[in-house]
This record gives sequence, structure tokens and C-alpha cells, in this order.
Amino acid sequence: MATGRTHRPATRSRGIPEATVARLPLYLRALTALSERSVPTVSSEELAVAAGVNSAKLRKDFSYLGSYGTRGVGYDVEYLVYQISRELGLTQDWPVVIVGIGNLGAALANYGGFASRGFRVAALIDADPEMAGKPVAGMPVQHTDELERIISDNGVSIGVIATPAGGAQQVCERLVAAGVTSILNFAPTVLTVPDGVDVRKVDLSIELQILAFHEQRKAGEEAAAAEAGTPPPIRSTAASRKGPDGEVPAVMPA
Amino acid sequence: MATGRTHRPATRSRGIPEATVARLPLYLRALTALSERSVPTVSSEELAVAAGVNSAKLRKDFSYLGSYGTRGVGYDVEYLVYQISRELGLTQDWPVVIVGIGNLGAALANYGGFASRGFRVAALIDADPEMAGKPVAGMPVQHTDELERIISDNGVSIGVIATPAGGAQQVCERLVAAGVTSILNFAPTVLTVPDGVDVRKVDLSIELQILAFHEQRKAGEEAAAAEAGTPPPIRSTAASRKGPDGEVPAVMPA
DNA sequence: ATGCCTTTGTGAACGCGTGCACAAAGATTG
DNA sequence: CAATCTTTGTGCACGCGTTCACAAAGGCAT
Repeated sequence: MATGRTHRPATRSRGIPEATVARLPLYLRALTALSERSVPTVSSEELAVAAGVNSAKLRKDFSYLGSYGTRGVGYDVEYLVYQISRELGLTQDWPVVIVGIGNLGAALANYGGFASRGFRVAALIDADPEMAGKPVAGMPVQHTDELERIISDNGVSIGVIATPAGGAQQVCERLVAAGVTSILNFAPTVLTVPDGVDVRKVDLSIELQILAFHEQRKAGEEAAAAEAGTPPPIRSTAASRKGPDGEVPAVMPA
Repeated sequence: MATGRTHRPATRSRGIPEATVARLPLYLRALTALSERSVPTVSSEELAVAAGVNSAKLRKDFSYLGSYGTRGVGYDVEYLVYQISRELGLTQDWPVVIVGIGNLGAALANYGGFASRGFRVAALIDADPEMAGKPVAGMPVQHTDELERIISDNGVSIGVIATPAGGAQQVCERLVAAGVTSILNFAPTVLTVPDGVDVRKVDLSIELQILAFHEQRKAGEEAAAAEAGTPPPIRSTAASRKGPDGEVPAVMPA
């Protein structure tokens, strides 16, 4: 769905793989911790452990940014912090708006991890007139009517959607129309956006469901390993619903 | 076939790619919406659009679960809802505990998406004695001292960590020692866990940093395009200030 | 300066995930 | 029953990301 000629030139000026970009914040956090402890240099191995990744991967990641290490020594912590920050665009100020000031929106507004990374909450916006003017995180909530003006006045290009699923798409469209080009979506909905707009999605319930899958798998293997006749080691509250078709084979490969 | 497949005959769960598992909740949500509208069947194409994925990918995903579709017709919505729910383990009750009842923990406690998916918040736990007994989401907060007993009594196998980074590893260890085998971590820290324990991480600030990277890249390309004579497709924000090199701006992560 | 030791940077192989394209399978119609 | 139409299920090729393994590069001691 393309509304404009937002055809981005495939000029991979910086051919940094997406997977690498996703890890840069991880490295940055680990490096910041080292910096606070006044550690001058780190090896790829040490840093990899701190960031929870493979050291070869880390070195390859850094090779995309340029080669900032010294063989036989490692990486200069301060220098690397700066380089990664610059690469991620954190050396500039990013005003963001949060739309939907419910429990989650309020939590996000209070979240300290934003300000320390160059993100500034420019405004809190909610559709409920009752909320208007109410202070959250030391900042008055503003009504949705003000959305366009706020974005324009503050030059906001990043929006956070924390509304219920129902209103997310509409909010999204207004944000985009007002000039926002990056959206962090917490609403459990697929957002449709024009080309040139980035959307990242965080769905708490999805994460839990993935955990449940693995949890079930673990329980199943445990049971299979213990073979039949052994009571389940972990008590499971059986509240199994039944499908409309009645019984279905439990675990049978096709 | 020359090389025999090493496909495990025991459980097909093992054969389901991780990427597919991560999409199952997405399909489930779309299917649930269809179910509520009493739509009897859906084609892979329709469902793919609703879930925001490619239809071929969706069909391949479903092929890992078994072939539940009917050629020429599509998929039975109700049946598929049940099959996916069962595969994800959502047909059973999953008691979870939330540790760290700050803004985020409270938001999670109030989050409606849990209960509707078979997750039940068994307890809210916080280290602050001041919090003990205080009701959050209609449920009294309990002190960390009770952690082991709560987990044992309720048969909790999934824990959610929403504490500050400093206390996360310790909480994690206590959870694991008490029997938790799946952890959803919101603390900005790498958790070290023994084999057999799954950890999924959600870091709000990381998501924003990734967005900032792309935003910066867009701004850079926009500038390049404008220089080439092409008008910028989307209004450029007044706040976007490019800092290629030179002095280090004051916005450095602390 | 020379040789040894450490650690980086990267070529190459491998595995996973994705998407295309099409044959097979079932529904539907005459 | 046969022809036609729709949609699934999947073989295959391709590209991305990961990991291994090692040569190159720098530091350091003698």
C-alpha cells in the first residue's frame, strides 16, 4: 500500500544488516556499563559475554561500522560508545509522543530508559477528555485534538501507540499524516502504513504465548522421558477446552 | 530423497521452526477476530492479509502443524483456532507471577491480553515492604519473601520480571530455583540462566533505538535526495539536525 | 630488532527462513 | 460423470545471518 512516491533509493550507503542494527543497542548498553566502571578497553570476547552474544558475531557486527578495534588489545570503550551512539542516531535529540495514556502509556511515560538514550517525551496524548490536563509523569496529558499541532510544533518524527487495539489504526493514520515516520506499536493490531514509514511492534501477550509453547514442549518431553505410568512432575491445572469437533489426537505426527 | 530426514518421530513440536512459532500468536489473533464475526472459513490469502504476512509463508507455517485446510475452500476458522491454541499450549491454564510492581509491572498486571489467552496472574511480587498489601489490579501485592512459597503453591512455571536492572538477575535466580522455567524479562539486563530455562526479553528503549537508526537513515537519504533535486516525500522535521562528525553532542547515554 | 603472544577482521561454509511457482486436491457446475 | 475453477501444500532456489577458523596485525618482552 503505497500512497506516495516514497521510493527509497536502494543506495545502501551503509549496508548494515538489520540483525546487526538490532544488536547495537545491546552492545551500547554493555559498553555504557563498562564506561561507568572506567574500564578503558574490552576484548570482543568480554563484551560478547556482557551483551549475551557470540564474539565472532560481535566482531562482524563492528566490522560493518568500520574497524575500530586494535589487534592484540581490543576496543576502546569510550570511542566505541560514541561510534555506536552516532550510528544509531542517539547523538541527536528525538522528540517522541505517546498516544494512549492508560496503564501502559503511563508506564512508558515514566520509563527512565528513554531520556537517557536521547529520547524526549514531547507530549502525552489521550482521546479521553477526562484525562486532559491530568498530570502524568510530571506532564499534562493533552487531548487527541491537539495531535497534529503538537507533532508539527515539536518536529516529532517518532510516535508511540499505546491505545486499545480498536483505535490504533486511526491514531496511526493521523500520526503519519501529521509527519511521523516511525511508530512503536503496543496495540495488538496489525498497522497498515504507507511506504517510508517504519513500524515496530511489541506485543506482550505474544511473547507470553511463545513462552507457553516452549513450556508445553518442555513438559511434554519431560513426560515422554519419564514414560507412561509416571505422574507429571509439574502439576498442571487442567482446564483444557474442547474443540467444536470433539476429540483431537494429542500428539500424533502426520 | 537421498538423505533421510532426521525428523524426530516422537513429537512434531520439535520440528516447528522458531520463526513459525513466533507467528502462531499472530494468526491466532486474526482468527479469533474472524471467529467473533462468525466467519466460518478463510483462505490463506485473506488470513495472511489480516495477520500481515505473506500467504505462502502462512501456508507453510500451517503445514508444520499438519494440513488442516481444504483445497478450493480454505481453512475452517474454529478448527484452526483450536489447533493453534493447542499447539501453543493455550488450552491449559498458565499461572504467572509478576515481579517488580512499578509502573510497568502495574501496567502488566492490568493488561487484559493475558487472561484472554489462558494466562492467569497468580501473584504480584515486589521487594518494597511499602507495597506489600497494596492492591494493584484488584490483587494485593506480596513481598519478595513470599516468592518461593507462591511459586510452589500455585505451580507457577512462567515468571515476568519488571524490576529495575539491578535486581533482575537475583530475582531471576530465585525464580529459577523455585521452579520457574520460562521468564519474560523487561529489565534492561542480560539474564544468565541454566539450560532448560527459556528467557524472552522485551526492551522498550532498544526498540526505540532501532527506530531512531532508521529515522536517521531516512533523514540522511532525504537530504541526499533533496540535494539531487528530488523534493522530499515527507516533510522533514525542523528538529532533525545531522551530526556527521566533529564535536560530540551533549546527548550521551549516561 | 626479533620472536612470541594476543586479539582482531574476515573469507568461506553452512543452515534457516522466505517467496515463487506449480501440481495436486477438492468443490462446484453442467 | 466430466470439466472447470479455486485454493492448498510444497519442491526449489535464493538470500540473509551465523559460525568457524585462520591469517594478519599490533603489543610486548627479551
